[in-house]
Amino acid sequence: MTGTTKTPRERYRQQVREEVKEKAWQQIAGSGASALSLNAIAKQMGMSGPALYRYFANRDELITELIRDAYRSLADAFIAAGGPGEGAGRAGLPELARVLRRWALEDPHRYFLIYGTPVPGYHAPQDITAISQELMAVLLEACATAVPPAAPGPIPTPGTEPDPFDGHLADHREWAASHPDAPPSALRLALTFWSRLHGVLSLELAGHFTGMGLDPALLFEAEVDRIVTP
Amino acid sequence: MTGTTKTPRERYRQQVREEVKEKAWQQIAGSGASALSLNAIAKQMGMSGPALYRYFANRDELITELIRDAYRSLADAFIAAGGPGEGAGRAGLPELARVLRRWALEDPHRYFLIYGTPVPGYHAPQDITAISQELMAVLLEACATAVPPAAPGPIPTPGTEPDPFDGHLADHREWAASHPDAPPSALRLALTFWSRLHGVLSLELAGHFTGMGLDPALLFEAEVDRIVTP
DNA sequence: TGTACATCAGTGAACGCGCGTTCACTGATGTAC
DNA sequence: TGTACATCAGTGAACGCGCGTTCACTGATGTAC
Repeated sequence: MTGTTKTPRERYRQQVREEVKEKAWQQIAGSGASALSLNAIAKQMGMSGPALYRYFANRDELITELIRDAYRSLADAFIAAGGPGEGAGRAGLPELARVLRRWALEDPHRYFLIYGTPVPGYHAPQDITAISQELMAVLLEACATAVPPAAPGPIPTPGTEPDPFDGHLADHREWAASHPDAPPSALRLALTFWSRLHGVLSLELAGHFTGMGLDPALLFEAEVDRIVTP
Repeated sequence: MTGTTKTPRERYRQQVREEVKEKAWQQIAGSGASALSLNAIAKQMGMSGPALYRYFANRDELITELIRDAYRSLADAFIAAGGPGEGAGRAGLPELARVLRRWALEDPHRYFLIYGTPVPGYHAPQDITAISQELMAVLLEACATAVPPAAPGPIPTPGTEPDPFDGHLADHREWAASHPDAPPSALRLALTFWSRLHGVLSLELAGHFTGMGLDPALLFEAEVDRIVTP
């Protein structure tokens, strides 16, 4: 009676749930998340519409599950590359950046489901927020090792004028709860990594660069360079 | 018989078209672009559904018109601030940045209609591309004056190693047709401005920062600072 | 091993809804003589 | 200024569609003795 033991029925349930989600992703890839239809998925699986209600309470629960899986998948990719782990050890920021881009290109609509235009009225349940914090923890770890540790005491490093934004960061670091001792410069590096890569990635995925004749891969690499060596 | 003379009927037509678009924006602001419904708009105007077909061929034409208007509105804001003009003269990059943010905050869904998750299968007609080039021209003008003019000849400025990405930019500058003589560094500055500000803005508009307890305005200003003084 | 019962997957019919779009038609507004 | 005609705005009915979701029911699968 271990926790992982599954009755055949439970296994089957899980299988069908997976298949539903799989078809859902295919549908999203084709026509975006707003066009996701339970009936269409059922038809594609050779079942009748109402059958899906054995597996998902309603459409919203399915979408929430997809969002959760997307976050989970990205977090796992980050952890595999830069998490506290065996194997190749912790990855640096450039490698994390490439992991992010590879993950995004793998399924652009999945990326947009998380970071794109917000669905009106939708609020992510708390366990999803927790996953995104796992993700942030890996990023913060890489940032903390990429940045010189904070000088103890209020004496600023000579030659660098204190940035006003660092003060704001020092006061609002709840989002970085995984690294309570990271210096503001590390927090800032994480935000820079996130917002800049999101900027160049989402423009790429939306096709804005290819419409201009530019190579998105080069643009991305150039931006990564300027994040790690400012 | 001047071109601007309008018969009363033409004037009326235009008025109704404007009102339809107005209600359409309200609807988009409430539930996103994918929920836009001709019937709902008609009802809101006190008309019956089919009446709208006197003013728009179909739903797609209305959406295209909204996208065009959004681009036009942003381009006008840019031109008013930094275009070739009278008045206060040409604005610098920080001011353009604030114009962009103000415009985006005015109606986040309008911003996302242009720069958000792409609508599957939709391709912008050519006149819209033209408007976005107007917009880029203003940005490029500000970048060209913010950057030292190109050194004539292939001799690189000593002390700065040539960036591989600048070569790519020198080869692909069709998108910057308005400024055929701008140095690659200016082109690059424009791309940086665009992608970085889009990154921080779209995360703000999607609510990712407030969920973290950060002040988006400060984040934006910090990023603007690092664009103009690298 | 066999029987009796409970659990659960899936079906088909149905409800109510709103959508985009067409069509034939009425009534008002403008135009030409 | 008045009449005859053309133009155009808006209506109401209708078509076909797909959606999410409920409900009562059948049949298969598992469980307990």
